[in-house]
Amino acid sequence: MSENKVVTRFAPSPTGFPHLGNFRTAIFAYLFAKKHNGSFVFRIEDTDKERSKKEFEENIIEGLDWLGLSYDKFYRQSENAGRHKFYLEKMIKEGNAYISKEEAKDGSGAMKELVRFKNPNINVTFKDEIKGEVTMNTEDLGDFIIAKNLNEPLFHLAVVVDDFEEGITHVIRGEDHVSNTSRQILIQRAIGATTPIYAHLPLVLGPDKLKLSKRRGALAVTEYKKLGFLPEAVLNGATFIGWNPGTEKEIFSREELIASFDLERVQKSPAIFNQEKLEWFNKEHMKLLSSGEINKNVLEQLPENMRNPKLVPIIFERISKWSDVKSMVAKGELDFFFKSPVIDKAKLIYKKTSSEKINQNLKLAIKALESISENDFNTEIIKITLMSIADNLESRGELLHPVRFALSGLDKSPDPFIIASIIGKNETLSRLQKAI
RNA sequence: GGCCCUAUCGUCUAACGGUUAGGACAUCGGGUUUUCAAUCCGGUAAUCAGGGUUCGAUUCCCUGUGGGGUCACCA
Repeated sequence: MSENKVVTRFAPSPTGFPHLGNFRTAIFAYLFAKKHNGSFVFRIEDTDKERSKKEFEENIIEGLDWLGLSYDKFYRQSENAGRHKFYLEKMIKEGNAYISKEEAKDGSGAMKELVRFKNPNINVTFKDEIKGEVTMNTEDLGDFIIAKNLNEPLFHLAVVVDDFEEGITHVIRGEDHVSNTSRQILIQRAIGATTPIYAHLPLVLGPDKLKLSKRRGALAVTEYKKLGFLPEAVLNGATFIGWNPGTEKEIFSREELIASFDLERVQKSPAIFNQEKLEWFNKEHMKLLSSGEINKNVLEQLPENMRNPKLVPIIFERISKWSDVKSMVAKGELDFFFKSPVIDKAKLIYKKTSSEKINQNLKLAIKALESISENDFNTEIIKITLMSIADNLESRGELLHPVRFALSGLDKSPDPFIIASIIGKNETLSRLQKAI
């Protein structure tokens, strides 16, 4: 039982802020491990001392935490220098690798010792869970370099040794690694390691159809956190890039994702990332939240003096992520709830209705509204009251439009009933009066 | 350019030889109490091309073309 246990890993190098494409790889590896009751290993590949930075490592961890991709084991590759050296020496001793004295590539002209792999120049075939059987000739690889010296292993060696020592059963990684696989299998054979099952995921492309990259505007995953996306929505949305459950259901919880995920339904060709669809996923997940959570989140985004719970439903149906609340505030779309708007007289007119008629309707509205008691001044009653007048008019807009505009001063706004109920009877009457 | 992978609406995709080629996002139109939003209903929109195999190809094979990846003392 335990010997069949699935072990997957996510092995990023801390040389940048990973984007959604990078994290989707982690998500698939995580989902697959959880689905099979296996374990998920998180390994920081920091053998490149120059480019590895602590801040990047922290960012990766933050992203993993945020998405809830809990790992069973964490370590840094640099901490395994001992085992890397062990296998390096073993390979040299057995003739599978050798130390080569060559001129340093940095242009200094100095001579330097490197460790090169003794390439047997053969065809390597491996079965990929997604791509099927892949065969590559290793001849043109030459005797590739596997370490700068005995204490500084390079990628191919370090990956093979660590995957082997950690008992990784499934290497789930980006398609950009397929061409590395033949080298790594060669090393595996040389050190006597088993070859894991490979699953090379098609890449996530940007709108420019090129591999997603920060340079071309891809957001770091932690930016989605800052923008107020829901982690479960991003998890859901990212999983649907290049994978589908084969049914028409699209909104999945983490548990449902784990239960449904499989490698067989992973797409073979690259997918272009669609931000709009991700926002849709987010909105759908937001709708699943309790009203308490919605209240809390919306209110949090509002400046303290604007934190009126009555505003929440109005705001909520207009946003697809929490930070949209701040945009609404910044654009002044909520200002009329707090201060009397400046009215553009001409815009009070509804279609071709005369200004006299508008004036008269406004007066009618005031009169009707005045009759509602302070206590009954709620959306429902205001609506019934106003509608009973509007229904007797040639068109309802003759009344509803000027009232709404008088209250908001905006071309686009929520309906007049709800605005009136929120700003209260006095303020409503005063704004209508002012408009007249 | 060599090598590897790949090809269904604008985008993400369903179909595992027989469907009016389905869904979602986006878009367009309409309803829903005036505008916006939300919601409901409806529309436009795809099998890269050419050869095979087959009674029948989106589906299998070949070629072409397109797209992606990769060719470091990075990972």
